[in-house]
Parts: sequence; C-alpha cells; structure tokens
Amino acid sequence: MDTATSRFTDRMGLLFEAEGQPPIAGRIFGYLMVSEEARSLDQLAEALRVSKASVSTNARRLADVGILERVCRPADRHDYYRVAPELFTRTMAERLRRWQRFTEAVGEARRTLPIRSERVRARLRGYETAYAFMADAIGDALERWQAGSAGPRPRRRAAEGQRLAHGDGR
Amino acid sequence: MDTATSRFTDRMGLLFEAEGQPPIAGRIFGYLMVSEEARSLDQLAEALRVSKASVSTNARRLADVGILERVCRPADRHDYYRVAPELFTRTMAERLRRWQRFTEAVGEARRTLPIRSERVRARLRGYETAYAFMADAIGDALERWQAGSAGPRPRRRAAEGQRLAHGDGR
DNA sequence: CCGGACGTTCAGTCCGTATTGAACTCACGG
DNA sequence: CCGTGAGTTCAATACGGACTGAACGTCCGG
Repeated sequence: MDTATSRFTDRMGLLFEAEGQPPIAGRIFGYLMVSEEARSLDQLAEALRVSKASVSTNARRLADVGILERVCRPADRHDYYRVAPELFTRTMAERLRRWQRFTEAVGEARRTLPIRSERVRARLRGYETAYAFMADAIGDALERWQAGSAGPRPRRRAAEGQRLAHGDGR
Repeated sequence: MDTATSRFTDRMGLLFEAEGQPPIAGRIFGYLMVSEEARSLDQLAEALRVSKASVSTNARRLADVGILERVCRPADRHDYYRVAPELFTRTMAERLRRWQRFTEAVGEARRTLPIRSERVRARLRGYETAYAFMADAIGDALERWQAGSAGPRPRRRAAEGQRLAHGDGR
C-alpha cells in the first residue's frame, strides 16, 4: 500500500475514532473505499499491517452495522468484504436512529420525571419538536435522494449536490 | 436528586459515551436539561456525586463546544452553567461539520490518490455528491427551522426540494 | 480418515483516558 | 497582609477497550 493511501486510511481511522469506534474499523473502511474489488481478510490484514483477528472482528462488526458487505464467491473459501452498495442511505439511517434515541430519552424524561417547572417542560418540548423536525427533514431528504438516484443511471450529476461548498478546507 | 432524574442523567451519560465523549459530560448535560436555573460547579458535583475537578473540566469543555453556556452573576463569585439557548442549531452545525470533514477526506483522496480504477473514482464521486446533498438538505432545514422558530409553528413537511435563499453568513 | 486452509474465539497485554484528591492561583473581605 | 472561598491544574490511579497470538472449530480436497 502506497503512503498516500496509507495516509487516507489512517485519516479514516481517526474519523472513526472520533465517532467512538475502533480505529482499525475506519482503516478497513477507508481501504475498501479505494479498492477496486472486494478484499479478503488476509489481504486486509496484510495491507493494514494488523492481525487477522482484528480484521475479522472489525470487518464483521462493520458488516453488521451495514457499512460493509460480505461477499462469498463460489468455489472460494475466503470471505471477501467491500463497502456496502447502499452505504449512504444506511449510514444516514443509522444517524437518524441515534437522534431518535436522544429524542426518545428527552421525551421519556418529560413524561416521567417529576418536573415542577413549567419552563423546563417547555424547554424539553422544544427539544423534542426541534429534533423531530430535523429527523423529518432528513427523512425527506433521504427519500428525495433515493428517488433521484434510484432512476436509471442518472446521466447528469444531481445539480443539488454541487451547490454546497465543501472543498478546500486546508 | 431523585432516582428518576438520576436514571435520566445516566442515560445521557451513556449516549455521550456512545458518541465518544466522557460520560460525566453527558450527565452534566442531562442534569442541566432538567434544571430550572443555572447550576454552580458545586451543585453539579454534589448532585452527580463526582469530583469538582471533573465537573470543572467537563463543563468548560461543553461550554467550549457550545453545548453549555457559562453565566456569571454580579456580586457572586460562582460560575453557573446552563444548556446553551441555541443548543439545537449549534449541535446540528457541529454534526454538519463532521460530515463535511468526511466529505473532504473523500474528496482529497479522489484528487490525490493514485487510483487507476475508474469505478473507484466514480464511487468516490458518488459519495461526495451524496454527502454534499445531505449536508445541503440539513443546512436548508436548519435555516427553515431558524426562520420558523421565531414565528408561528414551523410544522411543515417539505414534499419536494424547495430552495430558500442562502444567507450563509452567521 | 487426514492435512491444510479458512474464519472465529478467547485470554492476555497494552494503551489511552476518564476521574480524582491535592496542590495551586487568584480575588475579595476583614 | 492574612484567610477564605472560588475555579483550575496536575500527578496518580483505575478502568475500559483495542489489539494480539495462539488455540479452536470447520470445511474441503485428497
């Protein structure tokens, strides 16, 4: 693996670490992102210089979450992994679930906690509606995206995607 | 602190931990969410049964990130903390930044890595546009929320992509 | 039946980091 | 000037979890 790719995988490892996940998971993910074909556990272990045990557990976990996909080939005893085809919608859905967990916790608190202050009650209600609003918006956007990208081979890139300046943060 | 509230704060601690942040930070946040008034460091330390040192560092960090707000009262040497008034938009903006960091990493990889496969290039482009699209959608929703929360009941489901003027300086 | 090549599991180690008690700084009041 | 009370900083500790090497189970080809 060349040094540029290694830098990229390490960066992904850091991003994953910042999200509370093991760094190796991020590095696996990064490596598979820039891999043409699916990779076996041995390939991953060798490319990332980590034990096969780590690769095994982490890759499986990533597959459980829906970030990776395990693919088996006939007459081949290896397991291969690649980034899930529906990566974007899956991760977005997962993010949505986290927000909903937060919103649930707030809602349950508002309903069950002995809160005397009306101001606090109003505040909690405000959080609930705000986060519900955002979850709603994200759900809508997801649907729009799926509707747009589900069509037969979008020949032109979605114009919306180009509108946000996200580059040159260096 | 009653047991129900304690359960809630612990739950927040777990949620924060799942996000890769110290549990005490989450518990402070949870406790302040259901507090009528701002709380001093001592009050927090006593309510959560943790050292004042932890409360000090964690509360300050939360304030740095914009989740809490430190409020000083005249003729009172205590520091008080409360949840930031703009909590929702702040956390949402932070989340947006994280997505952009990811998108940046992907974009940089696409531009600088020696990728031979055209399929991989296309895949990375796809990620970029997808995540940029979502960031855009979230930005729009945020603006709608901010515009609406000042006025009456912003309850509105956007059926199709509706573009509002971006004022993006904040 | 073997032997080898897989992936998985598990005890052990190592490292980071959350948390703490104590020391420290600083401002104010007397 | 002290002494008190506030927040901060720091060295030490405890804890969790990531990672590993080795053992294990399993399937396949011979």
